[in-house]
Amino acid sequence: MRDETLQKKVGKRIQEIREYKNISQQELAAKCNFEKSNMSRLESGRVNSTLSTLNKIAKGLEVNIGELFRF
Amino acid sequence: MRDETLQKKVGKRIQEIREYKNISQQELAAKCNFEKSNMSRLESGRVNSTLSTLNKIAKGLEVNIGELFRF
DNA sequence: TTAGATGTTATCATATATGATAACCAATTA
DNA sequence: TAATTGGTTATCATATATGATAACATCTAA
Repeated sequence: MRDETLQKKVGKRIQEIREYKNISQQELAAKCNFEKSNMSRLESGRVNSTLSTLNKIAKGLEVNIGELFRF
Repeated sequence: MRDETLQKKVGKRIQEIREYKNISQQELAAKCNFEKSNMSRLESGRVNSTLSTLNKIAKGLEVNIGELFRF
């Protein structure tokens, strides 16, 4: 059972921080060592991410992982 | 690639909140609609949980999901 | 004893996240 | 024009999270 709402909220939050930091999906994806297509999927809230993926993104964005849950 | 450290930190945090609320793993698991064995696995940090699982636990504990990342 | 509650660990089937590739669109730049 | 940049979507193979079951160990209470 997924919670599409939470997925979308986290995705929006990632996008928000990424845009604030003025980097592209591609740049962020590179920092996380995966492809831009996966970043798009994540930001659009189409996946039920795991802790490790969220951690990579937090590190790529240089924020604490808790920041991804400040809606 | 998992981050065992993060998994363990989140697991400890779940346990911390659960014990503060004075409920058993079994009770919490019931609120989350899964078995106590899975709660044990989660608290011990042996899994790379997904957003939906973390969300169920946060709801079971009656806390905001961000609380699970306050280390 | 016995029973119940609490927690741990192993194992299994199934569902799905991840990582990669490719095709595509729109806007910008040479 | 053509090339580049930023983003989206579909699809695939592989790895693994989830949910369930069962067996087990402690501890406490009847």
